[in-house]
Amino acid sequence: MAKNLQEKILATASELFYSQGIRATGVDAIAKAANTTKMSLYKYFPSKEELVIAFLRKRDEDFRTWFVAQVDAKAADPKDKLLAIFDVIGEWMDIPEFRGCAFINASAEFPLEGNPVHQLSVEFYDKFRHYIADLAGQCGAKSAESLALQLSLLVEGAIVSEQMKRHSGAAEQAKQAAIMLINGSLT
Amino acid sequence: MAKNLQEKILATASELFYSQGIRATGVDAIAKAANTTKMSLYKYFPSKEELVIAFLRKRDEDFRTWFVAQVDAKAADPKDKLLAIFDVIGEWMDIPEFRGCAFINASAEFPLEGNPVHQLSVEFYDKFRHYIADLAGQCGAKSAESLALQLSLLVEGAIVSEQMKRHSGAAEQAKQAAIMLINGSLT
DNA sequence: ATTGTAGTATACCGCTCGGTATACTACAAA
DNA sequence: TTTGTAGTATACCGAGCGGTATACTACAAT
Repeated sequence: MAKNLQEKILATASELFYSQGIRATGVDAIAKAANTTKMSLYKYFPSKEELVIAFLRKRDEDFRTWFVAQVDAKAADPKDKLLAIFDVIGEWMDIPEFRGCAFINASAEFPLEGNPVHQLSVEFYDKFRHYIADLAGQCGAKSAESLALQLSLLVEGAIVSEQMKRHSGAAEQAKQAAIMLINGSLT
Repeated sequence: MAKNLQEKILATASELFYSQGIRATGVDAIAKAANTTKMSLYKYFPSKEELVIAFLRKRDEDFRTWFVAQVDAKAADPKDKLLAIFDVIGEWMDIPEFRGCAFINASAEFPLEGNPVHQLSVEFYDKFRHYIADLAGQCGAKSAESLALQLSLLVEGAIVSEQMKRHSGAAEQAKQAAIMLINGSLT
């Protein structure tokens, strides 16, 4: 069960961190939920903070990989991909485990700018915005950076809105707004 | 110092809750920062949760009052007010104490839908969206509800974005996007 | 002078937190 | 058969958590 245990601990911790919040999840609870002990946990992760960082790093990797794959599967043209982003977000929100964006939540729980957890959240959204800016550039938007930032605001707003109140149609409205902004930026 | 102490405790707690997070702020720290004792604190607030609720209730009151006053001071016409919203948000973000939206943060710290803290956050944004929808209706938007939701997504997105990375121009980009959406909805 | 009220001081409660020490079992490689 | 490795079990640490008990001071109203 060598490497397996480490991964299981991380997976269990990730689920608890995401669903209940990081501060609300104790180390004992993680060990118990993973059917192991604190001793084993601390063999792989020297501190809770390191475990949190590992959680966010993996989340960054996994989510972005999953996300672009989803977008690619829905559209080939860069402009269509920009719109597909909102469809993917909308589908993501519909799964019952959805509890908002792990990075937005983490940066709310650790608000100090210097905090490494906060920093990882910043990096995630930088990459995300860069991904959108790339697409915007490919379809010849007037100002790709501006459009990308505007679209990312819609995405983040939709996530936060949906987290507070489920099934409020945030993703759809975000997409409608995105259509206007994209068309306006391509004329 | 009768009623004064209660208010001072609430004010101190509010500042700590907002700047550090709710879970990260202990009752002892609040009492010490307010130059009083836990005994006095618990005379006015039967539990920490009640103190948190009092904090959010007052914040709801104060913020919305302050916000519409700011908007009213900047514009008279409903359409101009819709745009002024983003100027006010932008100025709010520039104050050094800005740490995002207390309600978004609270709902991230208490993600369970049934939680009273989470519920207060939902109510706040319902009122906020309703305020925008009113303005949108006054200036004859095609679909006031849709426009209001879209604009609120931009606002929330800008707040979250600015909270993660300061001075990224989120409010300005949100305003540019809002102009397009509003004009599109008024034609 | 008495009594009630507002607030303080301090010590304490049980519990949980993040983290560690020690001694154990199971097993595989040499 | 030894030795190293992976993991378990359990008890413990100091500190902080939310919350309470008791006894105190200051002061104003009657």
